[in-house]
Order: sequence, then C-alpha cells, then structure tokens
Amino acid sequence: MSDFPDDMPFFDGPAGGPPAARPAGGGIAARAMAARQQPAAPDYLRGLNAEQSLAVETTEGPVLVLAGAGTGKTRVLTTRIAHILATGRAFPSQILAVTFTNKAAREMKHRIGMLVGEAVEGMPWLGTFHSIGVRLLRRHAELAGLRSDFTILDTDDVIRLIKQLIQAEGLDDKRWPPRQFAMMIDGWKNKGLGPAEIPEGDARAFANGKGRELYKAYQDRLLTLNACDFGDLLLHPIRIFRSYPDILKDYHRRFKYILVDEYQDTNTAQYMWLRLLAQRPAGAAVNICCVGDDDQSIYGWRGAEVDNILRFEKDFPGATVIRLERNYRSTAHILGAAAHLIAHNEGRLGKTLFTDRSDPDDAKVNVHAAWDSDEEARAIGEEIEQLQRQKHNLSDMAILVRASFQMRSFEDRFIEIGLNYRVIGGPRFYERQEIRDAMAFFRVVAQPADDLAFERIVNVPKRGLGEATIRQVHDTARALGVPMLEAAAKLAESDELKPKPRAALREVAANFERWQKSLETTPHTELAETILEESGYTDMWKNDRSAEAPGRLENLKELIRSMEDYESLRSFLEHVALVMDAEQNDQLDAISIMTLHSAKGLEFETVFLPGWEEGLFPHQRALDEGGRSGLEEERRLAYVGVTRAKRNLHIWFVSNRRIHGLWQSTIPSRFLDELPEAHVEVTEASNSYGGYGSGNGGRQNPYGASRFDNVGSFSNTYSTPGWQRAQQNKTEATDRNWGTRSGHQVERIGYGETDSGFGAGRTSVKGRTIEGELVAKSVSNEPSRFAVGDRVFHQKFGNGYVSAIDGNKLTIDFDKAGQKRVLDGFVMAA
DNA sequence: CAGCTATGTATTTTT
DNA sequence: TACATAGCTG
Repeated sequence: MSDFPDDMPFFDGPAGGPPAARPAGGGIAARAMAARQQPAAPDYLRGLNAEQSLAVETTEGPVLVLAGAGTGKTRVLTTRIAHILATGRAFPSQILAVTFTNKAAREMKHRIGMLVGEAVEGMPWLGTFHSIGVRLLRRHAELAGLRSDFTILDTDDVIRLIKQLIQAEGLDDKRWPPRQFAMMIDGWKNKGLGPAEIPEGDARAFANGKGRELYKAYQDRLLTLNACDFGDLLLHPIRIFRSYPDILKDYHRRFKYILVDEYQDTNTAQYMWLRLLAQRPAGAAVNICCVGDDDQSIYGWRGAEVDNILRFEKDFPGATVIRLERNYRSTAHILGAAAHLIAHNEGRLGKTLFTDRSDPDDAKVNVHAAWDSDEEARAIGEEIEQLQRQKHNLSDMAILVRASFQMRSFEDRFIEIGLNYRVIGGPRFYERQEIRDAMAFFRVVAQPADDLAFERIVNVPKRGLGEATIRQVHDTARALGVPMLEAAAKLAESDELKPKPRAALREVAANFERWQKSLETTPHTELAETILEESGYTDMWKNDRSAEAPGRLENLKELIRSMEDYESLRSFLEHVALVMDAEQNDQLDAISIMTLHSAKGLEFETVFLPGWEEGLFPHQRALDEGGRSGLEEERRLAYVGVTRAKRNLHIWFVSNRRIHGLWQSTIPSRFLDELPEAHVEVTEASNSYGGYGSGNGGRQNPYGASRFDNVGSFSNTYSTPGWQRAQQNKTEATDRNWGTRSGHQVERIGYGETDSGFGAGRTSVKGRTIEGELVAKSVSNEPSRFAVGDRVFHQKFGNGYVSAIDGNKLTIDFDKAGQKRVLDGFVMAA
C-alpha cells in the first residue's frame, strides 16, 4: 500500500530537506520568499512572545507545549502549521493535525486559512481522532474485516444492539442493563482492549461471568452488520498498523509533522494510535508537537489519561518542553484566584500564569451568597441587566454550571424577565427523536443491511407491527443470513404471517425498494423529502396535537436544508455520524448558559459561576467514586471555570438547593476556601429581600432568615466558608441555632511549615495543609428525630405538621406553603 | 398492540 | 420533583 490516491502529488524529497516543488497556494510562496530574503521574521510570526515563537519555530524533534489557559495555545498551533507550510518543510497533506472536537478542527482550519490561504484545503489529515480514524479505516477496511462502506453506529444503536445480544444469551436485561455494558465496552475500547485482552475480573463482573463472550459476540455482530462503533474507529487502525508494518511505514513516510491539540485529554487508545504513527527508526527524530494543559484535564471520567502528558518527556526523549505562562485573557485578580485554587492539586507539571496588566480598576473576584437557587437566578439576572444598562453585550457574558439541572432556574427566570439566552450543549440536533427517525429511513435506503436503522423505523409511523412480528423478521434474517429488510420482503411474500402484519411488511419492503431505485436518479434532498412524505412520517407529526410537533416538523425541514451542503446521501450520513452537533447560527445578542465542561476553550468578559456548594461542586459523586483524584478533577473544573473570565467573575453559592425534588440545606464549596483573600471580595447579595433582620431567625421575612443575613461581617473578616462549615457541623449536631454563624477565624490553609508535622489526623502535603477533614455530611441515615403529627418549623415554608416520615425525608403539611417533602435536618421543632 | 400507571433513578460529553 | 422506562390492562 504505497499509493495515496486522493492526495496531491507526493514528493519524498531528500531527507530533512524541503521538497523540490512548492505546494499550491500563491500567498504562501510569496511569504516564504519574503521570509528568505529578509532577516526579519515573516508576518505570521509577528506579535508572538518568545516562548510562543520557540514553540512555532522548533519544528524538528518532539515538542511539548504546556499552554496555560489563555496563553495563545491555538495561535501557536496554527502558526506552527503555517510556518511549516510557508517554509516549505512539508506539503499540507504531510501534516497530521489532530483535535478532539469537530469545533476545534473547524476553528483550526479557519485560522490556518487566515494565515496561509488556500493551502488549508489541501490538509486532508487535519481533523478529530475519529474523523481521521474513519479516513484510515475506509482505505484499509478489508484488513479489519469490513467493507469500505461500513456504517458508524452511535450510542443509541449500540445500546439497542447490546440489548438484543443480552436477550439472545437468555439473560435478564434488567439485571444486566445494556446501557451499563455499553459503557463497559466503551471503557475497554478507551484502553485499547479487545475481547481477548480485557481483565478477567472485568469479564466476570457482567452477565454471570459472560462479559467476555458478550463483548466478543458484540464485535462479531458489528462485523456482520458491516458496522463500527466510535471506539472501533481508533482500534481497527491500531490493529492494522500493528499487523501490517508496511502500511504503517507508508504513513510514517507521509506524516512529516504530527500535531496534537488538548493532549491532556487523550485516552490510552488515542495514545497508542499516536505512538504507532510517531514511531521512527532508532536515532531519527519524530516531529511531534503536543499541546495541552494538565491543569485543564477534566475528562478523566471518560477515559482521558493525564498521565500521557505528564509522561511526554519519557516517551519522547530529548523533547523540548515549552511553557506558555503569559496570559492574555484575564485580569491579575482572576489569575491570582485561579492560581491559588489550582495550587491545591498535587501531581501537576506546574505552571503559574502571569500577566503584565495591572489596572487598579480591575474588579476582584466576587463571591456572593443567596438563599436558594431561585434567588441566585434572580440576583444574577439583575446583575446582568445592570451590565446591560452599562452597554455590555449579552454575548460577552456566560453562566457556567456544574450540572445541567442548574440551568433550569436561569432559563425560567430569563424567560420571565425577557432576557435573551442561549443554551450551549444540551440535547443536540442530531440526537432529537424526529431527526434520528428520519436518519434511520435514509440509512436503510443507503445501506440496506443496516438492521438497527431498519428496526428503528419498521413500525414508524405505527403500522401494527408489534414485537412478535419484528422478532419473526429478525429470526428469519438470522436464519437466512440476510439483512432484515430482505427477510421482511421474503416474509411478506410467504404465508407465515397474519394478513395485517403481512400487508404492512409488504408495504415497507416495497417502499424501500422504490426509494433505493431512485437513489441513483433523484437528487438526494428531493429523495429525502419523498421518503418522509411517502412513509407517512411527516403526516404523523402533522397529526400530532402535542406542543412539540410543530418544532419537530421544523427540524425535519432544517434537516433537508442541511443536506443540500452535501453531494450525496452517503456523504451526508457520514457527516452526521461523526459530527453530532449542528452549527449555532444566530447572531442574536444573548447570554450563554452552559456546563463547565463545554466551556473549556471559551472566554467571556463576564462569567457567572453559580452553585459552588459541597455536593454539587465538587460533585458528591465525583468525591464518592473518584476519591482524591476525583476531587482534583473537580478542582481543575473550577480552575477552567475561573479562567474563562476576562474581566469580571462572579461566584455564587446558595444555602438551600432542591436536589431530586427535596430541599437540602447546603454548605459552601471548599473551593471557596481555596480562593485567595487578596483577590476576592465577598459581596452582599444585592437583592430586594435584603435587610431581613439578623441573628434572630428573621421570621418577619417571608423567605425566612438566611445565615448570610449579616453577610457584612462575613465580608469584613473573610472568615472562610470552610470554617463556617466546621462551625455549622458542630452546632447542628447539638442545637438548631440558625442565627449568626460568622466567626473571625484565620484561614487554615496556609503555605509554609506552620502546619506540618503535627498530628496524624492532618493531611500534610509538601509543607502545606490541605483541609481534608471538613467534608460535608449532607444526608444522615439516622432515624428521624420527628414523629408524625409533630409541629415543626421550616426556614422557607414556615410552620406545619409532619404527615409522613420516610427515613430522613419528611412530608410536611405547611400552613401556608401546602404539602412539601423536605429533609429532616432542615426543620426544627416549633 | 397501545396507552396507561407504577417504578426507579437521577454528573460532567465527545465521537 | 421530573423524567424515562417497564409492566400491566383494555
């Protein structure tokens, strides 16, 4: 395999030297000439700082760029590619540039385009791990037992397939949830493990010890279906590279430069894939450049191995390591807060962001308290309106939450006050039911062997084909070794079925046959419309009286519209399989609401970080399941959040949050303790409910008293929330005093030697004491202190009678607020 | 077979 | 609480 059919002419130029001919793209040539003639740096290098220049110009040998938040990471990456191209070190097709997301790939393409013009078009190997994986696999599909027109299954397909397999094994799919097994497979594939390689323990943990057999059966089934899951897009190429050294060598020759973005997010399989491609004969240098930030590794839970970046110098001896620490994004206060926070993590490569900007007008990081999530949303809404009045654009602001349920209170509030907002992330276009249904129709037409798609829509719209009939089609297909569509056609001709399902099947089969015929003759957008019409799918939604139906029809139209950008049905299907997001179109001025995870890589003038409470952030589950490293990942997430802000950062926490439908009293996040006093200001909630007397429970206030009523003293002394938490834990155990809680304590997390070497109860790390003892205890398992019929008082709902008790959950009939379920610890005897 | 009520379970997300 | 899924009933 030495031909690269779809590429531009491939020159193998003298080792180390530039190719003899110039790549296409007039602008580059001119610039390169200019660069050669003048000693001065070419245009694209101008404005880079010393470290950035070094990262761009150290083209030979392994390079690790540790790029802190806001230090110009993307700029370095794109300029480096431009530099390689402009100096004629390689052709566009000889550069392998990998990103994680399609968005990042698009962005990179765009920015390289700005620098070098047309030449980006010739960069076939710039893309996500998966899109490049597909490209490789389509070329060598037969070596993996696939045809080159294999389909790519998404999570939904995978789960349905696994469910079938579990049932086929005669196992109970309730006891062994397909979803869970799909996750296990995903986990194994992230580690690069095939059925034969998984640990015995893992194999036994599922399906009565049949885990391995099930995984094997799953892989076999994929081959029969001529299909791949996402993991296979990496694993198959890895196997091919290992089994066919000649093929691998061809790629070695081809890829003169390898660049990897967000290296801290690579999982083991991606790492193996990269290692294979980066192999070089002994003594030969690898031109691999990995860019990343260990402090922004927030995807450990889905298999990312921070270790990959920590180990880089060992993996690539003689590597140049470049630290980008000059931050161009944020104020000194924000950077100070971020640095102090992240310093609590161990096992870092260690970077300290700095900036030259020192504007006395720069605001400190603001920490605010609110009574509950509604008040939090209301107050943030007011702050936003205030900024709006000062001519700030909504687009320059963002609310970054830990978990998506938090978005709701903001959406509710913003709808109420008429504030434009945009939710980023969320359920994506191609994951909507109507889109997936439509896609399933298209898939069966383009790919008649796609049984999963077939099963999804045989009975859509409802045709009276129930489970029994579908099972029969399935069994027939298995028996004959043909796709289900074909089996359906056969069954419809036989007399094995009752008239009704038989007629229905006959119609389905006839429909698909007809559509398949027009595939070659009809423009694909037109065909798509025809399919949706003739199948009765659009009518189904037209007749649907529910509120979502019109939107769904709108989405279907949008789907057809987006197909116009593609040449064929097939290329469109491929696009959708890999790119699950639809580009955000609107230019509307709106505030962004998104999770912290999806905020990575973005920046905003003003950032709001609500919900900094123990249990939510850090998330209880991360703590329970991830232990110390789970906590550290949460802290990195906090760091990512903080470093998104350019000028203003507002952090919020509430005293009460409704979680799973019941109110819980919450405790400020430990991360608040870890912010440096010097850069932080604790602000009194500027809400209309302020001034409700302090220290006495404030019953005259309809919302009850907040223990941050006298947030003033809290502000003055910055007695840490952590200390308050400690105090609270103590007081709550003995009495239920909801009055003043602020103290005048010194921050216990200090640097230096003061705390080390004392009792064993304290966790001492490198001369600094990390507070480890004050973990919140949010839910008690003890029997309730109350009995049915007790008269109780609740801070939010007032007085009432206990009507039922379920563990520590009380159902209370409140005099004014009606019946509510609340936690035991949240009420007191009246 | 389809609509209803009971039941269980509630991070983070990409491809 | 709220949503999704599952099993039951018409």
